[in-house]
Amino acid sequence: MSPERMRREKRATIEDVARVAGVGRQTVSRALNDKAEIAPETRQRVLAAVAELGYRPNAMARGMRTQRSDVIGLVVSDIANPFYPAVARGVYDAAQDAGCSVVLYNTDADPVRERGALEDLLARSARGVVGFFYGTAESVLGEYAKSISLVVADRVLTDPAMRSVSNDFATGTRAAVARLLGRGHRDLGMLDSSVGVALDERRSAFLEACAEAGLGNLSARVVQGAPSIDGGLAASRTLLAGFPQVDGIFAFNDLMGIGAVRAALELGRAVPADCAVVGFDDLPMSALIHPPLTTVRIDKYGHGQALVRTLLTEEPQRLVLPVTLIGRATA
Amino acid sequence: MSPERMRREKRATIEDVARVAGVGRQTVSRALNDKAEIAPETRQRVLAAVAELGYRPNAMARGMRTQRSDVIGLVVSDIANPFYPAVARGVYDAAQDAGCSVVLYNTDADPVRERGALEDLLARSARGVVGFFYGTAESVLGEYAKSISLVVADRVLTDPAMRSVSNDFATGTRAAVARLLGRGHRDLGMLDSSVGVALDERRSAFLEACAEAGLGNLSARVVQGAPSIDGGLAASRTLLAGFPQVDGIFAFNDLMGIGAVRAALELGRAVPADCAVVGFDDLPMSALIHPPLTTVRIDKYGHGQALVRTLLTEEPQRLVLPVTLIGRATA
DNA sequence: AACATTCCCGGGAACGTTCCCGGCCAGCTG
DNA sequence: CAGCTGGCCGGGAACGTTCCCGGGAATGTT
Repeated sequence: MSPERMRREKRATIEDVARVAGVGRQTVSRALNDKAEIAPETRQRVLAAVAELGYRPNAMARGMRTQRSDVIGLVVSDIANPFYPAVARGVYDAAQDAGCSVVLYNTDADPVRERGALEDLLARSARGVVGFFYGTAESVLGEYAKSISLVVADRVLTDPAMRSVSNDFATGTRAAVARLLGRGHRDLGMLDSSVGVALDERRSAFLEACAEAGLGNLSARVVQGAPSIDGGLAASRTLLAGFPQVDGIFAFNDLMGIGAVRAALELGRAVPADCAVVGFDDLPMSALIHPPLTTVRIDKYGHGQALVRTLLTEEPQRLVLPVTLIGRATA
Repeated sequence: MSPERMRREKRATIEDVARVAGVGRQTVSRALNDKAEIAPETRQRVLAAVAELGYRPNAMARGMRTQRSDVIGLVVSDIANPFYPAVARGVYDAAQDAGCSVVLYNTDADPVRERGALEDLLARSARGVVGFFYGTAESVLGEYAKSISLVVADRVLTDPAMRSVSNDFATGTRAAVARLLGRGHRDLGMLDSSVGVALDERRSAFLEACAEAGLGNLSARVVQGAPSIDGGLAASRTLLAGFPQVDGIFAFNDLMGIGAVRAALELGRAVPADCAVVGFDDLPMSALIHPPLTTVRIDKYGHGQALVRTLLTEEPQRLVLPVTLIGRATA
């Protein structure tokens, strides 16, 4: 730990440690990796030499020999999207607990870049990958899963061999619809995401819940848009122009929900009186906007943790995390 | 690119490519790394073999031989803090442009974890590190900088050998004070961050600007708190309790600023009439809260890009990015 | 025609670690 | 006392790449 060692031209190698400790290479390795076949006293001597030299095993050399590294890939569409940071923190903390590092990939939901991330991870013999793959077909993911440990987030998979951690979108959606209905809103509409494959859980549940409530088939009132504030704004304008009677909007996510609130206000509608809104995710900003957004909370941090725990303990194949309706002012 | 290759037990090596292309190992390496001393036609043949086998060079083997990897470390205190995601995206994009991967570290401003990140990066022979080191002494950073390429964010450094990219906190602070003054607020106070070393640019500039404006020495009206909404809330309560005449607050960052707005509102003060607030950063949420927060915008994405560009082009030692006052409703 | 130069190319060596195997030694056993 | 066992240890080999160097063929030079 002395700063002097930093001045060294080259880092100490395992051989240096062996020399200082007066033992062989392999014995140092044994001491470091908690292997058996080493006398406790020898282990101490080696550890002392390690500390003295400030030795740290070279990650690439180790990985080269063992054909695997302690790297976990985290694939998101855009870390600047406020949904992902908390997930990333959960991933990081769980990875750290397992002694792993996290390398980040932003794909913008582009299949080419999603594939690029996977290839890159393969090239570094990563311990595994967790992530949101919105642009890649399941079959392709399945092929990669044969070569690298993979846990997919928020996707319904058909291949039973593939592992995933999702949120309970169906239940959350039904809770949102129930909230809207319970507050007396009968003319519902939905803002759906226009990007991403296999993301129709919310739409399906919405349609079903509405049908069950005797609202008929509302598919015409599901309008798609980019899953952003602006996308929600635009989609809401379309929705409210086409169906002025709509007095309750369920949004794919909070960003679109915020856009919906803004659109309603722009149109001179009172929120929630004339037009209620329920979002999904519960972003940090959702509680702060005016009026505060009613939404379905996803445990983003827990989601991140669950992703890597599933990755590391080969057992549970599918995990669906519970969500919670957070009632605030917009519905 | 055929999916069949994924089924291979082991990934193709450079030797496999050489065999298929009917050339030597080194020739493949030359073709892949755009080296000279290779006939164009041969290069094509090799590239064809590479494509056919779906070959990707093993990153660890390459790193092992070259003693450096294409990894760039990004060190932040907490990626879930809404300030960092945009920075991270800038870092990622610039790194990607340079063919580098990004590995993420969350330190919570803990010196031990900051050091741990640096050590880990050293162990993987990283191409470099960029990041926010709030807990580590400059001398320690300097020692590490001898062993690994390092660019520090948002810190004033004394060692001329160290590189950094900062934002113009002094000018931004003066703009904030001027805004407050220009709107007729004369009794100013400041919310400062209680964590982080060498983070007093904002406080100093605030004090100077106030003194120059004839407000006297306001050091007593600078109260510290955690750089979060709750921290800003608590600090504001303290400030307004101790100095009820305060009618303008400059906050260390937007999070504290949002807390200040909330505190003022709680106390029954009108914002900005009775108590104006200016923040710093311009977070995504700052424009959405009610009332929208006046703040000093940091180009977070550009900051991230500049960090890695500085890292990669060894030249500019110090960079200070311009900031912009964004006038909204709170001041 | 002989030699120098340039352009290509290939194989040995090395990077630092862990796996594999064999050897030493102390303590039992027969 | 010879032989065996088991605990502990060390050195060769290998992981897949790039660096280094030497060699062959084609072209240019005198």
